[in-house]
Amino acid sequence: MDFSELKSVCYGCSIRELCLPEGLTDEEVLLLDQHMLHRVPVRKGEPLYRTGDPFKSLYAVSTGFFKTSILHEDGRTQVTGFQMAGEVLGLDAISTDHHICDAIALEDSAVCEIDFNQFEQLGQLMSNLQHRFNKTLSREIVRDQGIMLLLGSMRAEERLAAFLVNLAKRFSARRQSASQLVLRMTREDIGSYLGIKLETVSRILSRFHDQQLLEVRGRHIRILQPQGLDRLLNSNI
Amino acid sequence: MDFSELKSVCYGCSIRELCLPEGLTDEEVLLLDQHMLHRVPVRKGEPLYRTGDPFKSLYAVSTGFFKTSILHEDGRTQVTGFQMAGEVLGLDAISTDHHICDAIALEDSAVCEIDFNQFEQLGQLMSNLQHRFNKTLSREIVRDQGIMLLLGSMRAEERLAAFLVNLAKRFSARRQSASQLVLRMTREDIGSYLGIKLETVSRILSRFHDQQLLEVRGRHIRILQPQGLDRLLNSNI
DNA sequence: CGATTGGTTGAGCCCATTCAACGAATGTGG
DNA sequence: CCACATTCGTTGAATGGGCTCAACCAATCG
Repeated sequence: MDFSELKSVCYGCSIRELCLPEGLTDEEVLLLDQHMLHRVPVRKGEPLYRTGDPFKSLYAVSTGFFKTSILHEDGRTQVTGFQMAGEVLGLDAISTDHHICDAIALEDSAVCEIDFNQFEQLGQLMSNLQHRFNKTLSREIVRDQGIMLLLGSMRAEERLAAFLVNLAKRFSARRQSASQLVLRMTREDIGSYLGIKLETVSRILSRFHDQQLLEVRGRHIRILQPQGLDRLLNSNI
Repeated sequence: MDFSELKSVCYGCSIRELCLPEGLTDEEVLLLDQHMLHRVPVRKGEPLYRTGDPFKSLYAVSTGFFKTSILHEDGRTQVTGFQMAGEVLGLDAISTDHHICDAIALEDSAVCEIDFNQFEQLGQLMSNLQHRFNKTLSREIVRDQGIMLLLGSMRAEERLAAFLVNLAKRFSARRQSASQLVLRMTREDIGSYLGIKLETVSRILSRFHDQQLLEVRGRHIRILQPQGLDRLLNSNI
């Protein structure tokens, strides 16, 4: 087979196994490539989409970092997630054909756009793709339920520990340091995500610093005692 | 076409439009019926499945009422949802092939069991079924995000108002009274779901009663001022 | 340069929790 | 049938974790 004529966005992508093509054979990935992927840059601070925008495409984060946030009628707003390379944006819009959250780039980023109609058609041809996509959607449900557990039953200190441990794990899966984190979001974003106020985030980071669990310098965080954070999470009654 | 020989579980089901067959043509529903549905009774208090059970099937609630709850390693537990007729149980297990929550019947109930492998195969034959199922999964994501908003940014009073309004709406969609609710779950279940303590649930119900928003007699609740509850939700800063 | 945004820290307050007592309803076994 | 245990719900009093309000500093930007 001569690949020289073919597009190959996913095929040689370093995070292929963390993204939509996960679990597909080489042939299947090439088919996916042929049908629909192209890359779109998004500048820091710019929206990839906004609440109410018509839904056409899913977006896999290629490089960079995003946040998604929903706004309630009454003006209330809440960050629902932070997405890094390989993670998929827009899954919530499938149900309504309109985006129900804002997706904002927290640094200069790029996404792979996937026309959802074409994607569904390809799923009809490629049962494995459809199977994997069902799992992707289900995984998002599991993720959300984890956050529900966090918001419903953890104290502020535990929430922040869980947040940091989760970030570290995801960086680590992308072969970045699990101990040297550079936060791309503000304290307010973190607080909104965790259901606490930004002052509380700041105070608790300082407390972790005092306890020598962390070294905090603005958005640069070094985790000094990973086990200390784990203990905070699992030592609950 | 002679239907007399055919199974028809979904075809004549009164809540068909609230369940998996939503949006399918009559022919498609019959095909769905032929391939895989059978009903299973579940007694009050009994589990439909438990955390860790291998995932084989999805379950659509036919009659009755369920709760799902996850248990964290450290013993923490949280109710993640209440399911009534037409709603689908087990979507979260698709990602891991094991159930990650307990599903307990809160009254004598019956579910329609759907072998997921067969269902996926049928989705390959019937693009509309697959399309609708993608929407079902996405809708579950949206639902979870709504709960995240509730848990992350509402006060206890607002959470309870939102809970009651949501229940009323779902009963109403099933042609039951939107003002006379019979709660099938305990105060503790409600509290766990809403991220507050059972005493707080009880106190706030009493307060609503005093304010003549509700009439509360144990698990029998009559909503006297629906707009009063709505106002509580939307009058936020 | 002033203006703006992001972050830290303090003081006081309030909402929800904790701990506790009690009543009602339900179920069980003698 | 009753005595007893258990589960469920209500209410009170005291406590505390996180919020509000506020001041201040550092970095960035036009």
